[in-house]
Amino acid sequence: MAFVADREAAVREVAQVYELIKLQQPPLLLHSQQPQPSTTQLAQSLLSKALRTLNVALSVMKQQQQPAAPVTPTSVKAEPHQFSPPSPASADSQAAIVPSTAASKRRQKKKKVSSVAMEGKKKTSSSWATVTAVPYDDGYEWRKYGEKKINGTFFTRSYFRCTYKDDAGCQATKHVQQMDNISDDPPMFHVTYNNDHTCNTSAKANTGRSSSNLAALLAGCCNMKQEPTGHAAAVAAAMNMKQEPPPLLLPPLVDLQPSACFPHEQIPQCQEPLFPVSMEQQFCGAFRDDDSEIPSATGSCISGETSWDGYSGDMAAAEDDPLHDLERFLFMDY
DNA sequence: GCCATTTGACCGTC
DNA sequence: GACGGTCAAATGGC
Repeated sequence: MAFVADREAAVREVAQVYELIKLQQPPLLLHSQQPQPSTTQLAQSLLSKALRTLNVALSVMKQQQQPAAPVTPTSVKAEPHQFSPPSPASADSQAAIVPSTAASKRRQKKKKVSSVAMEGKKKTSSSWATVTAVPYDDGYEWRKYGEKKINGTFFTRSYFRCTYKDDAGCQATKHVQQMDNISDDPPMFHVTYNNDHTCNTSAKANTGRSSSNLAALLAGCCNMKQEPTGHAAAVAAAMNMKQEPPPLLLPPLVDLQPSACFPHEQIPQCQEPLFPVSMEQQFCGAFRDDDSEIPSATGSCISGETSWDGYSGDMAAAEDDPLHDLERFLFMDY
């Protein structure tokens, strides 16, 4: 259809502009490390907004264009855990616990919860992965619950669960693994999400104690205790630059949109430029119970977005009125 | 004192 | 038995 052809052409055009702007941003940021005239700030601001806007535009267009196919060929290998809905813990298993010593009590409790946890793991519904330079601040609050050295990897893997697991029973978890190519600047992280958020708390992610969560996440995934890199240190410094949560929830743009992490007014000085930013963040496929891969319709790979249920409603809204969404995004103050 | 992180241990799967 | 994922006591920061 001509309509489809036009849309594809439009997508190509937008993508081209996106790449152009992306290429122009690094030198601008390099200059920004010196005292800058207001025009440079303005240019940065415009570039940042333009990138965001194009990003959103690409997402919307890709969603409407290719609802059933991965968008980019460079998909990260997904980790297709096969999950099913969790079952409630057995009541009599709890009653069977007869604690004797603290150690045995702990062991017995562990035994119980572990089996429940494994059961839940097997039965959960979705898993998807992404590669990003900034694995923190994806719009949700996470609490670290473990760290593990994984075979064949140089860095440890950090495990996080939704902060509201206890309060809201949210089963969402994720683990962050720094990729081994140490020479990369910025370092890249493989983030795997398991389960959808059911807590609907994304909007308050950037408030209060979440900063410590983010700091912990960063410390864990960057292994800052062992070898704080300049990039990691800079990002850590930026952790204190808390922003107000964006009024419009969109899929994580952090690896694509440095302004989401470092608003142009707040870009840390004396650090390597973060650009060009990675285009590698991919939607890697959520897996349903029937093994069918959920199409990337809810997330554009070309835009570097990862889609998840926490955002699906907003993206659906954007689908309904993409132009209106773009306007809101364009004229939004970051 | 509260809360999040750290860390060693445990569990299920392969 | 190795491995990945999770738990919870211990610890530290606020």
